[in-house]
Amino acid sequence: MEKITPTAAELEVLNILWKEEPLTVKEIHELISSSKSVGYTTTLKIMQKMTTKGLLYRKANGKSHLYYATYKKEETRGRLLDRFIDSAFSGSASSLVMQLLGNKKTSKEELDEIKKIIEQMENETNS
Amino acid sequence: MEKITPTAAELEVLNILWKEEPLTVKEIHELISSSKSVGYTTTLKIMQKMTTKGLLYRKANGKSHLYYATYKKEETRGRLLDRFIDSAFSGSASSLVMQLLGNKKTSKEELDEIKKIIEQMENETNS
DNA sequence: TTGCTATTACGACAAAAGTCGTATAACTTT
DNA sequence: AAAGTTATACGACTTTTGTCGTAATAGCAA
Repeated sequence: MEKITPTAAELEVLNILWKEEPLTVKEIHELISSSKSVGYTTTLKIMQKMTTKGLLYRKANGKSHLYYATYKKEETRGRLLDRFIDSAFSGSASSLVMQLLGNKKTSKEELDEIKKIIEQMENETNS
Repeated sequence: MEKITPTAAELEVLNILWKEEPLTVKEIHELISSSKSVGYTTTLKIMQKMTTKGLLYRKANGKSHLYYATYKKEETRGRLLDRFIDSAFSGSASSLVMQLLGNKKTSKEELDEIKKIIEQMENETNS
């Protein structure tokens, strides 16, 4: 049985791969290290562990490997979100949304975007 | 400078305290161990560490202590949520909401509740 | 084919988180 | 005040995460 609950460092890799796939360790490391100081072998090791756990898989490509995410973005994020709501919001999704909407850190653009999504959902449901 | 990013086990304690405060270690342990098998000294140790970190404070009460949460629920949850959106959703709050609304695990009641919140916010803003 | 360089493999280490056993200390109860 | 009970204090140990150094290897170049 799989757990599919990646850690913060693992999510950094996954978020990159979910945008563009496949990539080599080198490419991913370059993206990560552009915003953060970390050694190449650290990124490599994390990706190797992820492969062992089944979070990634890879194909040989010359002297290096091309990496792919095993699980889809939505599936992984869904699981993560469930877990987060349980532990940080005592299981209440609406509390999370309330917190989000009242959060000064969330930009006006994001809030408008969120409202739009809700409206769309309602229209779809009511049609 | 404080970090205020409690771990999963620490959040279990905080979520209890945010509902009813103050409580003793014994009371909290009884609540936690009703849904999970864990030793008393484990709960005690976690709460002691939390006190050292500044997440909790306590007052002597006979032979035991009464514990209080240092930070408000909203403040802590806000910080946690920011961090979570960054790591799990590449910083996109709207992606999180979309995931939440599309998530089969979220109950219809929760979804209705969420829509209600959004409507209220809109009414307040437009009045 | 011999060597150079880019990648990977492996092992080690530190810090954080969670777990618990045992010892000490502090109230109660008699 | 002594004994017993109950809470706290402390330290040890395990697992997980993140970090990196060094060794080995595999492909390319000369």
